[in-house]
Amino acid sequence: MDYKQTMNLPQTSFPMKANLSEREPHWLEFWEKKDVYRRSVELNAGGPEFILHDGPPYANGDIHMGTAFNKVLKDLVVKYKTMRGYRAPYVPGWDCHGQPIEHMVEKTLGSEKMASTSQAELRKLCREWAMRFVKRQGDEFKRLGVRGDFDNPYLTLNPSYEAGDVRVFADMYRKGMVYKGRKPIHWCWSCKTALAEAEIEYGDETSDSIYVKFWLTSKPAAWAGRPERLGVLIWTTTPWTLPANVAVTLAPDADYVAIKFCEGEALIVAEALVGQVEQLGGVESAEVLPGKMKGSDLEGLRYELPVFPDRTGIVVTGPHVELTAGTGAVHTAPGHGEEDYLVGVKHELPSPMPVNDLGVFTDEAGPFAGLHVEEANPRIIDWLRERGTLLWSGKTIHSYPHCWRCKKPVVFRATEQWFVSMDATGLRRDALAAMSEVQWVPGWSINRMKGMVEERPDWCISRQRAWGVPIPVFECASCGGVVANDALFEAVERLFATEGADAWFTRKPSEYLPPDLGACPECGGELKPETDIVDVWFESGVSHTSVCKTRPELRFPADLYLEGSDQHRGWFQSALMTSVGAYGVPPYKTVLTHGFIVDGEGRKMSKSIGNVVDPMDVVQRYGADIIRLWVASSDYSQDVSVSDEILARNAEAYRRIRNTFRFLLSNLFDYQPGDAAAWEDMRELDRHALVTLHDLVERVTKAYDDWRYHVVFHETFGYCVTDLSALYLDVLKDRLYADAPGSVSRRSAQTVLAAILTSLVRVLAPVLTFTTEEIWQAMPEALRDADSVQLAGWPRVPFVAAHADEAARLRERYARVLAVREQVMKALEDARAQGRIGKSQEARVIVTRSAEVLAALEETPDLADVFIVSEVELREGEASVTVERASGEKCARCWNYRTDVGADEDHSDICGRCASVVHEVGG
RNA sequence: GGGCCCGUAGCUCAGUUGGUUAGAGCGCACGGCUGAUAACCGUGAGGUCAUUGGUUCGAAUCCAAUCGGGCCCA
Repeated sequence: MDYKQTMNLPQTSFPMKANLSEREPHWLEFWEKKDVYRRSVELNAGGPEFILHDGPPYANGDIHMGTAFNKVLKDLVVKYKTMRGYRAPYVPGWDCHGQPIEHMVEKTLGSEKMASTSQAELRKLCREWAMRFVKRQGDEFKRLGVRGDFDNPYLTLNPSYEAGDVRVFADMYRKGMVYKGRKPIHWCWSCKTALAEAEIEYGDETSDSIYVKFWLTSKPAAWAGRPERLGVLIWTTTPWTLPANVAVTLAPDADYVAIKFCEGEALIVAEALVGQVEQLGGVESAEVLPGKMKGSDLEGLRYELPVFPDRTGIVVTGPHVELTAGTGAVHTAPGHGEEDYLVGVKHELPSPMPVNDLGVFTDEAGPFAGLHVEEANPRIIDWLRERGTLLWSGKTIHSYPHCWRCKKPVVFRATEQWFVSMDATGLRRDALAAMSEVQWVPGWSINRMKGMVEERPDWCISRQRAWGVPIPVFECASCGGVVANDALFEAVERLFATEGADAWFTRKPSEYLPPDLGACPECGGELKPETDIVDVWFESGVSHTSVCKTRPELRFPADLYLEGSDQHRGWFQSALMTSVGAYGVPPYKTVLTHGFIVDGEGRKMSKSIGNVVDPMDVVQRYGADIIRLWVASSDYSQDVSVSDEILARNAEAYRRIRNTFRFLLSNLFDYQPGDAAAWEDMRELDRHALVTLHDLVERVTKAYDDWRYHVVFHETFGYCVTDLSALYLDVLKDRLYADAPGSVSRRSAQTVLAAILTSLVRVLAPVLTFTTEEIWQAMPEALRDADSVQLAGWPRVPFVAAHADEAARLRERYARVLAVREQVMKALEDARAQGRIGKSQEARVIVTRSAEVLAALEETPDLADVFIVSEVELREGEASVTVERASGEKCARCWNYRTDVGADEDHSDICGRCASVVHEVGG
């Protein structure tokens, strides 16, 4: 007889092969149809809420591994919180304004067409461009399984969002944090426009190279008694910036000496550069005066300005001075360079700007007024030579910035800009204080944040671009004063809220300002709208207002901001500044940062190295769940590696998990909740398995709560492999397959399998979002208590909590039993190697142990089952395991060796247990 | 150059306040099973804990330097 027909072999339609890339889109449709996002929020309408506020990616280009990682991590958080009973809405957002999009549109148009395009038209094209990528990236995020309100995301170009920009700006302006100042930016005098970094092309340029003497007005200590006239020697390649000179910057820790090139004068240079300076044309060697001084000790000295000898400049120190070229003394014109500007801010230096929009010197340039900077260079050099302040001049070739459009060299030029002051109202102090109220994950994150906020200069929030939200203030056409007050801000906010910021560029102030506000309060002059737009970081920063405070399903402050570690300088900071500035409190309760995505060698991804991994490509090859598993398996507190091998490993782990689920499902094909066994009726191994499951769920829950997803992965994967596959499920096969279908012993096992299945599927649902849904839908209907696993809530493992004492005893005893099991396995392997047995059921094992261990073994029922052998004998003595051939004969049905094979008259080739089962099922 | 951070088996991760031969799973090798079968089970081999130098009776763990890597500045 073919006994196979009488056994309860596993049955399932759940396929072993996942075929994720084909099947996943089906589940996306399923969730769409079931309206799972909306229901996931409504489900917990009365519960506590958890607001993860999405940081908006830039709406340009496709997503990369970093954005994919970030969005999946967020999805893990939101789905976990939902399953734990939190109302956890997720509103994805996009950063839609800014120079890169504007630049792309300009490039697409070409410079000719660009010139004839109005600002309103350009903005329309930018909007279309941004919307295209919002759609594209949104589809990509959804494909990764990210759940959220993708039909109604927040966009920084939405009118309601733009109104929020005004609200926060007005708040900060009113408090006195916003001021107008000057800052150098890249300027193209040919195109008469400011240029962003991305609009700069670097290329070789031949420039003048000159060494100039700045005569000191007093002698520093080391050379106080010397008869020579003392000067500081500087080197520059931009003579035209000398009219704007106000200071000389030295390296604070470097040694400076005075060298004598000719009688009666000595020049101070860094000691380390004496050799280089000496090699200047015509100078073989020079006498170095005795004595030297640190840069910091020279601070405060004054010198005659080279172009305005009747005025003086000051010697300061700065961190940017390098001792690799030049003289170690840097000519400093705060209006003409970023570093010069920062030094200027630090030392409160004036910032003269004698160059106008066309690159022509103004009257401020004294003797050079009216000259273009390019023609001024030789004139300035001659001028210096005539006055004996030029030591040397020549030419040099170096990399220099050029305008991407007209290819002409650009200048660095200070222009009027809007700033948020870090200190005028104590914003820096308040932000630092607010920071300590926030939970930073990982903990060191606050150090980085603090360091940056402590050091950062005032925040320049204006940009001379077209695609953005205007700085919402006016200028008087006649007196030139800034006109801004609450009534005007309100009117502008209303305008933006109803028509969007575009109206600023298409409408006249008289059309939207109340009649009594339409003129300058000082002189009655006409109001002109400010043409600068606001820094995009300001825009995205105020999402706490434009989104969290505005959308009814969200709230301020958010519970969590979760972004890559680059956002310490970006969004985390701009959000903090605007929130503390406007409201005095941080916009987030917790900030979680993750590292960057690098390749298998820990190197950053770049096209030129060719190590870029594209998430959509991985989705095609492996499936989104593999990406999600990779995200969950990685420790994001450091940089995260991806490579073919890593993805392949994750795909293998996935298969393992999937097969475990398949086994669980296939052995529950005939199980209904009504079949559940009571704790008292369960086999002890089954009770122990429930304890193990209970402990796993506890550990995993803690890991989720601690934001440690890689622990979730390792715990669950280890559980599938070690606790289930290698032990419990393997042991269970005999009972599941061979015992009577409705027997208590089999139902006991199935009760536990059902608990494992329904718990494990929930615990993994945030991670393997597609696969767990597939499992959920493949489960016996009666085990499903929700339409979607996403709505199923968190697992509750039955019985264990109510039997805590027994659970503790089982943990302890089984730890011993399983240690012995390991020894038994080794002994079986030896016997196998000697050819004495094949499968373990062919064996009978004799376990010898000390009395203490023996007691634990004797107390444990079904030991032979646990060891998967046909017979176990226990003896007291020195620890050993002996393997013999099992006695009796092989049962043709269950393949165990039994002495009662043949006892049944009808079935002479099977054991007693099997015979009774066969009779029962009518075989 | 500066700030923050990282460097444990081929891969992903554990290694509690420094304390016995540094762990797990995967992968790999070998074997078993053929009633989870393009599955499943078992055994085994893999590590100068980046390097060097200190502190200590004792360091993967503490300190310093070096090398390599990342982010952000300059």
